Amino acid sequence: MVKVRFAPSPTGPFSLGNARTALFNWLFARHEGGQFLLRIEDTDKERSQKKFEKEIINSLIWLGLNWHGSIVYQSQRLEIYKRYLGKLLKEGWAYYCNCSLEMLEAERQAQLSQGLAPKYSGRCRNLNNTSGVIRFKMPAKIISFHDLIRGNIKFDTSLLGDIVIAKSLEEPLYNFAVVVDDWEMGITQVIRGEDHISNTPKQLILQEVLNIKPPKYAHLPLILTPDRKKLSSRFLQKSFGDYKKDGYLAEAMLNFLVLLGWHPVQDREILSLEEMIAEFDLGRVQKAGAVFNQTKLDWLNAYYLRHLEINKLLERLKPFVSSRWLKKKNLLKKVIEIEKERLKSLKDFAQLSQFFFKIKDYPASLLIWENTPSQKIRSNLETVANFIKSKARGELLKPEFEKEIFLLAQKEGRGEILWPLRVALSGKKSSPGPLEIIKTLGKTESLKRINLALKKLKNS
RNA sequence: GGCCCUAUCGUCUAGUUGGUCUAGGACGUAGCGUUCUCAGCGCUAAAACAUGGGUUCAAAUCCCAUUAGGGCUACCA
Repeated sequence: MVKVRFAPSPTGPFSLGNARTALFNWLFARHEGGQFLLRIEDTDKERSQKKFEKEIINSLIWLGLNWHGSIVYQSQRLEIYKRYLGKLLKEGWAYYCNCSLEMLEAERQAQLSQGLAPKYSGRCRNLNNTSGVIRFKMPAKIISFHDLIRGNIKFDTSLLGDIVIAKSLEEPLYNFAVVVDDWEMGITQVIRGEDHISNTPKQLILQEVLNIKPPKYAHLPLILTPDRKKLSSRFLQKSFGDYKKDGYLAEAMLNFLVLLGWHPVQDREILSLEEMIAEFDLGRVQKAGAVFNQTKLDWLNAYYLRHLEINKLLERLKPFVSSRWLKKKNLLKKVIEIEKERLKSLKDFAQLSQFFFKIKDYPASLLIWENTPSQKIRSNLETVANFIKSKARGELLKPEFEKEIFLLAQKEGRGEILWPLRVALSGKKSSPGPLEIIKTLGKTESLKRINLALKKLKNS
């Protein structure tokens, strides 16, 4: 039975990298018919915060990455760690150390300046202290493991020194707690970021003396910033939750994330969650770091926006538009239909569609197409206005009306008719086509806007 | 500094048992077309196997070195 876990620590904003690690774990579990567990690594009491924990949970829910069972909190498992710590102490694999931090720092600097790898000297190893931090008696040996993504990796543990595994019996540290938890929870595969490769030998050797069967390891490539540095929460000052606020769709985020370091067998870019589950394979995960590409994310988001069914899009748009628009539901739906292919994010919608609800002031000069004399623009606009006036409301929606307008445009010059018409209707230099706008606005409002344009031209 | 990981277009990548690769796709970029603009859509183009040695009839694919980039080097995770 495959059991994997996502084990973030609530000590900072939930990042894109965290989300990707969660996704890969979840995908692997689903593909294998196994379980995906969530463990909150909150052993660091000073840095752990409730709001970060909420961020983690909300993000996973938003993405639809549901976990099995209840959340495991390390802070609630202190008794378990204590038991293992006691065992290590009793068997002589661990000892208390009360070297001061200053002393340790001086030692480190001295080693560094001699060009040596800094490691604890082992001063307290045989002192039989009864208090202080708890260190692990690191045996010197070559340790190797098979990474599911990278193949065999070898380390020399004599370079490590006696690492601190707990600040006290009640305060376990990461490398130790992970080993205990993965074992106690029955984790079969540990899928995590590449930044943990160098922690793996420490965990492996702890498992060895504890007589624990190690899980399989898979280290994911890091997500990098455009200048190829580890993507930190500092990047763009963005936490994962901000993508939701900025109008990104969960399905777009998922699709973007899965392509960062993985690719399906056929070169497809658009993948539903079901397809990801069906095709996910750790063997196809990339080894090199992947640079975060904002434009590709935007393209994916636009793609999903464009292909969303109109009522669903309306639902998603709700938090991003004013309640006044929401009341004019029929108009709003027509507007969404027209503007959706122009959307890069849900956030764009309000800006893009504003003119449908209320036209903004614009300069008369905007109505002029290239070098056409303003006289000509005026008469063209008048012709169109009269033409519209002569039609019954329902006729404006028919294809014949559209045809006739274009016939007119053919005769008078397309730009000279269509450009001023469109500007008169939208007040913008770029917008959907004039016919689409007329159909949405209706006869009365369209004529009102054309008259306004006429007035502007007269006064200029 | 030490240890570890990595290396195909600007970016994500296909290429995984070496030949079918004059290296394919996508984003982006440029051009053209599509009812004025924008968007969308379609077509076209430019754009890469880091370098040097091997192994082999044959290497982007295997080996070694170099170079470059990244990660770790806490009483953080």
